[in-house]
Amino acid sequence: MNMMIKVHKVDVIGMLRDASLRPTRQRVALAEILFGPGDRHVTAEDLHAEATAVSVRVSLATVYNTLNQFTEAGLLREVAIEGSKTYFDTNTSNHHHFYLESNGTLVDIPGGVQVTNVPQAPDGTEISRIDVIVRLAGRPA
Amino acid sequence: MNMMIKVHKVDVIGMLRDASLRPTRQRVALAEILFGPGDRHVTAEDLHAEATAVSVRVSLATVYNTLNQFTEAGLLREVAIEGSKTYFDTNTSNHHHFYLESNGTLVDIPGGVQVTNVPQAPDGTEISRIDVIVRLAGRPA
DNA sequence: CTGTGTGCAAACTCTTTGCATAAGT
DNA sequence: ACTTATGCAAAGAGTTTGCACACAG
Repeated sequence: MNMMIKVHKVDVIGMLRDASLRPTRQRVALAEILFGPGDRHVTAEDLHAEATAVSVRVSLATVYNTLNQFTEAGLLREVAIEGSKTYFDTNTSNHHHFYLESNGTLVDIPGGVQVTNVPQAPDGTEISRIDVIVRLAGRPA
Repeated sequence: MNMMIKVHKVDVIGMLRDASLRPTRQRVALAEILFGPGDRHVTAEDLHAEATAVSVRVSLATVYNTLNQFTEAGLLREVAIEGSKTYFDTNTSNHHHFYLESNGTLVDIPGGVQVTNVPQAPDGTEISRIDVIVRLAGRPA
């Protein structure tokens, strides 16, 4: 009867096991930060800072390794943004993004953006994914 | 009567003057490489290599500076691709891209891709541009 | 125990910058 | 002449990697 008490708790350990990743202290902590709240968009430095803020000691190298491993395992997805930093998205389903140019923030676009009129993929290739970035100028209210 | 002889010659010098950029030897040469043929998608290293191949001596730093200046002047546009390198597109009009994952090549998508159902931009912001990247898996025929 | 993960520092890639020299107007 | 651009090498930012030590199973 208390299985629902920790409502937002995700079964991070099972998640890692399923991905054949040993549930180490660091990976569990990072996964909790990533997958605990709703959908998130983070850079390696973001995540490292957050971990540190919560007194989880992880090296930046491990954060990078972990993000890449999670991505390979399909738990995260990389978002194509120009510029130096790589963003990782905890929402791996089909969706698109707003990109706030003023502060470099990514936000999921609510609702179903439609992309139509895409020509046939060239011979020998097939569409693996379509990314849409709606860039926003100005500062959010 | 010979004003049309060099058919593909672009008035690179005028272009630079209009952008308040001194038509130096390097800038003219790079502009000719960029804007002579049809639409192109290059990285700094690509352009530097091409210049070198045509015996135009330019430093890589100048190539970077030039690409950035051209972009600021609106002659080029940066394309958002995840990964380390920055791509510049000589086509600054509204259009979208195929991205060949197998070799990192960008190609303009022919025809008018339509993006519909985009929600209102959040308060205080407005849409400055919409980028669509259609990622292709596999090797082109 | 055995093997995988972590941390650190060094290495790497791409890009930018400072400063003396060269070139455009 | 006066000013702006170039080249070089050094510095920066972000990311990856090699290797000794630590930890999970």
